[in-house]
Formats: sequence, structure tokens, C-alpha cells
Amino acid sequence: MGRAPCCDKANVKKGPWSPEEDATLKAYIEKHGTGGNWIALPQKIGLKRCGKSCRLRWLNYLRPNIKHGAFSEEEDNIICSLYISIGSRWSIIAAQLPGRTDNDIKNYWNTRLKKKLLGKQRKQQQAQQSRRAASSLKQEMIKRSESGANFANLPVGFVTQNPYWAPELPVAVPMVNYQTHEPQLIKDQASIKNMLIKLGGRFSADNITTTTTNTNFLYPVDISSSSSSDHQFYQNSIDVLTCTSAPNNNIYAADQFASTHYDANNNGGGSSSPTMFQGLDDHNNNLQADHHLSELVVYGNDFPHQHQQLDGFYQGAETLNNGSTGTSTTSAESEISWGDINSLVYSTQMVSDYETCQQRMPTVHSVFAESTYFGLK
DNA sequence: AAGAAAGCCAACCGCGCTCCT
DNA sequence: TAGGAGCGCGGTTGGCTTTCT
Repeated sequence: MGRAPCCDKANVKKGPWSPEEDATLKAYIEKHGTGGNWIALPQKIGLKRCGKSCRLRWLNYLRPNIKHGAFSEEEDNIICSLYISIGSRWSIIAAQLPGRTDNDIKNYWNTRLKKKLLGKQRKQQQAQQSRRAASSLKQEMIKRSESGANFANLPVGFVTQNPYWAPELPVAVPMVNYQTHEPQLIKDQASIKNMLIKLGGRFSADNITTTTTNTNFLYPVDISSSSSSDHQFYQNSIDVLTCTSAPNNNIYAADQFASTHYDANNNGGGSSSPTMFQGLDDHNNNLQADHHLSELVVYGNDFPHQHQQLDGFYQGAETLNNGSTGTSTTSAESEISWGDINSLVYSTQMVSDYETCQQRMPTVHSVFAESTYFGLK
């Protein structure tokens, strides 16, 4: 049984608002306010509109100080930065842009900005580089495994980047036990599989047996104290997102990160939105999966390349926009896999952290340690 | 000049969350 | 504590406009 409709659909007008309707609504709200009840409002003022429609019309068009028209370069940058940081939280993004509505920003992003930022050429570069990185990492993992390497030396929280599940599993997955804080190697395929499911992989309905709440393999850790060789190894292995005011400069746990993007029934975090890792079971989607699994760790603020790389991100975007590269990108060529860009966002957990951060610090940086992710190197 | 395709954006839809009873 | 009502949000749709062929 579905939810009861908020209004009598048969007796409400749909479609564009007339100037008269606008005037009626505006005059009433300016004089009396909304009265705290949008559902009842249209009846009060004699509009044959759904209360939700009135609310939307007021918020997106009629209320004072709404800014219409072109977005500035500065606004573009803010939107991009926040989208990368927090994803499609349009209301939060809109809160940073006075006069802009979430709907406006959403439309602007969907129709223009995202095309501006990414293109086919980049995707191809990304594919090549990602394959190379995954391959070298896998070899490194095998080497370490064969030599009986002590994975305790690895930075805590490391997840093998062998990203694509079937048909072969990673050789081994170094993890830190959440309870004991002891490093451990996970070699058992079922365990690894469950772990990856937990981290966000979706393989098939039959295979989903874990929930997002039962096990915790990882916990936040400061990698700044890791040895330089490990640091390098790590750096070559993962992508990095950072929040400059993350508590204690800690890495966020991968499970924390993934659990908010996935649930075992594939219900997503809300409505019908795809989960972050949707597509991992697609055999043609190796590249995308590469990226998803390589993003499971978040550093603190001491990573050296962050500003430079964020700058690179924007430079790349501008280059695309200006068409100033030798290989200009046409709009037709700009079709992209949105798994790529959607995978850039923080988890809900991180968003709340971000929101906390935001109260303390004016900016939040997102960073990608491997800027090859964007083909920017 | 006309039809097709693409771009754009206002509005709708449905779900999760919160508040209230 | 449970259930209902309303709110807020993000995804999607549909229709108008602009550009392309």
C-alpha cells in the first residue's frame, strides 16, 4: 500500500504558474507567512494547487532575493568544489550561494557544469592509467604476499586495489581488526567477498549476505607516521579525498565510507538513487570498479599534493571549457560515465563531518592523491 | 525554411526524515 | 511507542527554446 497523496490530484492544477497565481501566492505569503502549513495554504488563498507545488514555487521563484541568470566563474568553482566534497547535496550547496536555489544549481550542474568538467578523452586517459596502476599494484601485492611480507608494515586501512571481483579474487587483503587493532591478512575468498560487499560492491542478489552493520575491518588512522616507502606504495595505490579539518587528521574508515553508500538490499541511501558502487557487477565496468575501490580511504590534511591537484582539476576543467587543448572536446564527445564522477563524493558520514568542519573552517578541500584519476598529470 | 536534435529549466514525483499526537 | 501528517530533498519529466542539418 502506497502513501496517501498529499492532495486531491484530480482537483489541482499542474504545469506552469500564471502571473495571477504567482501574485496571489506572493501577496499572501508576504503578508501572512506560510503559516507553517503548505498543504493547507492553497485552500486558504483559493489556489487550485498542491501545497508542495506552492512551496516549490515560492522557494524557487517568488521569494525575495532570488538570483536568476548566468552563474559566475566563482559560483562555478564553489559548486564544483562542493560537489566533489559532498556530492549532490544541492540544498547544502545552495546554502553557500546566496540567491541561488537548489533546483537552479541542480539544473545548472546537470545541463552544463558536468559537461564542462569531463570529457571522453579524459575517460580514455583515465582508463589507460587506471589499468596500469591496478596492474602494478597487483604485482606489488603478489610480490609482498609471495615474500611473506609483513602486512603490518602497510599503512593501516589499506585495501587492495584489485577492483573487480569475479572471476579472480585479490591475493590477500591486509586489514586491521576493528576489535583488536591487530593487522591481519584476509585470504579467505568468502571473507574477502563479504568484505568487498560491505565496502560497497554489489555482485548479485544471491551473493549478498552481509549487512552494513555486522563487521568492521577498518578504523580511522593517521598515516602520516607511516614509513616513506609504505607511504609511497600507498600513494601509488589509492585515491585520496581529504577534509582539511578532519578530526585528528585521521583517515576515515573505509567501511564507514562505504556503508552509507550501500545496503545489502540495494535500496540505496534514499529514494531510487543508485548506490555508489552500483555497477561493480558489470563485467564491462572494470574501470569504474577500479576507481570505486580505490577510493576507500580518506586522509587527513597533511597530504602534500592536495592543493596542487585540486588546482589541476580546475585547470583541466578550464582547458576543456576553453577548448584550448590540441584535442578539443565536442559536446558529442563529452559523454561520460557518471559512475566516475559520482564516485568522487564523500559519504553521508563524511558530509556530516564536513558540515561540522564547515562551522570551524571556511573551506573544505577535496583532493585526489592520484591526479591521474583525472588524467591531469 | 523546415524538421530534427539538443539544450534548458520549471515543475512534478516519491521517498526519508522529523515532528506531533 | 507507534502511526500519521507535513516538510525537505534529490531525481526525473515534459515542454518550450535554441541550434543544427
